[in-house]
Amino acid sequence: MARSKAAPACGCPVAAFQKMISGKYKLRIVWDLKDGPLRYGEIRTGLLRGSDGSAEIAPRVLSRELKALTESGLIDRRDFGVVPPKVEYRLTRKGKSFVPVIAVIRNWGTRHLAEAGSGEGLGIAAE
Amino acid sequence: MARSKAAPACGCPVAAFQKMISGKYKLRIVWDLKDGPLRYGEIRTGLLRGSDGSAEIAPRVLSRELKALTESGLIDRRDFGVVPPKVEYRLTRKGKSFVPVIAVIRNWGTRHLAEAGSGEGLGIAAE
DNA sequence: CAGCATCCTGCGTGATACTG
DNA sequence: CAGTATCACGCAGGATGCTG
Repeated sequence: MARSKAAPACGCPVAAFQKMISGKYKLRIVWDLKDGPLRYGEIRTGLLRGSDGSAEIAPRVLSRELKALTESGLIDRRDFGVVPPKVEYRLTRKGKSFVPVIAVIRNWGTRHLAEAGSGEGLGIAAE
Repeated sequence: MARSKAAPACGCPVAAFQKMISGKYKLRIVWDLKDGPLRYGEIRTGLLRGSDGSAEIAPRVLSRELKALTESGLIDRRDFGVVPPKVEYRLTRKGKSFVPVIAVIRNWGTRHLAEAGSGEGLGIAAE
C-alpha cells in the first residue's frame, strides 16, 4: 500500500489523534469550550482550576496550544479588534463533534481511575 | 514539581488519561492486544506496520511503554521463563474496558481526520 | 487584555551495543 | 528472544519581560 508522499506515516487515526491532542491543556481547553465561547483569560483561569494552584500557565504555552487547536480545526479564533484586546475562542463544528469523545474518555477515567470529581464542579459527564 | 503526591492534583480524569497514554505507541499497543495476547516481538512487528517503514522501534522505547502500561494496569506481563525467552503481553480487565474508548477515538479520527484507512486492515471499530 | 520574544530545563524518543 | 545500558538530540513546557 504505497502511501502518498507528504502523507504522514501514522497510517492510523490514533496517531493523528495523539498528535492533535498532544499537550497538557488541549483536551481541557476543548472541554471547557463546550459550554460556549471563552476569552483568552477565561480559558487561562479555567485551566488553573483543578491544577496545581501554584503553577501559572505560561502565556507562551497557552498561546501555542490555542494556535495548534486552531490549525487543527477544532477551535476558531475570533478577534474583536477593539482597544482593550478582546478575543474569543469557540469550538468549530469539528470541535463540537470531538466533545463526545472527550466525554467518553472522562467517563472511562472517572470509572477506572477514580480520579475524583473534584475541581470540575459536577458537570462531569452528566450533561 | 511535587507531583508525587498520592492524590494527584489534576482533578480531571482527562489529565490522568493523557498521562497514561503518553507515548507514541501505547494506544497502538493496547489496540493491537485487543485480539489476544502477543509476544514482545509480535508487538514490535505490529507497530512497524503503518509506521514509517524506515524507522525501527528502539527496544528501550518499546520496553518502557510496555512497562508503563503494565504499571498503569492496562496490560499484564506473562513471562514463561523458558530458555529461548518467551514473554506474552495481554490486556487486563481494565485494559479491555479501555478498548472501546480507543474504538471511539479511531472512529472519530476516521471520520474527521480521514487519515486514510490505515494499515489496520478494516477491523476499525466494528468489533 | 492578549499575546510574542528569549532563555533554560527535563524527558520522551531514536540509535547502537551488550547480556541472560 | 527479550530485554537493559549508554549517548545524544529535539521539543514540550515553565519563567520573565515587553508590546500593541
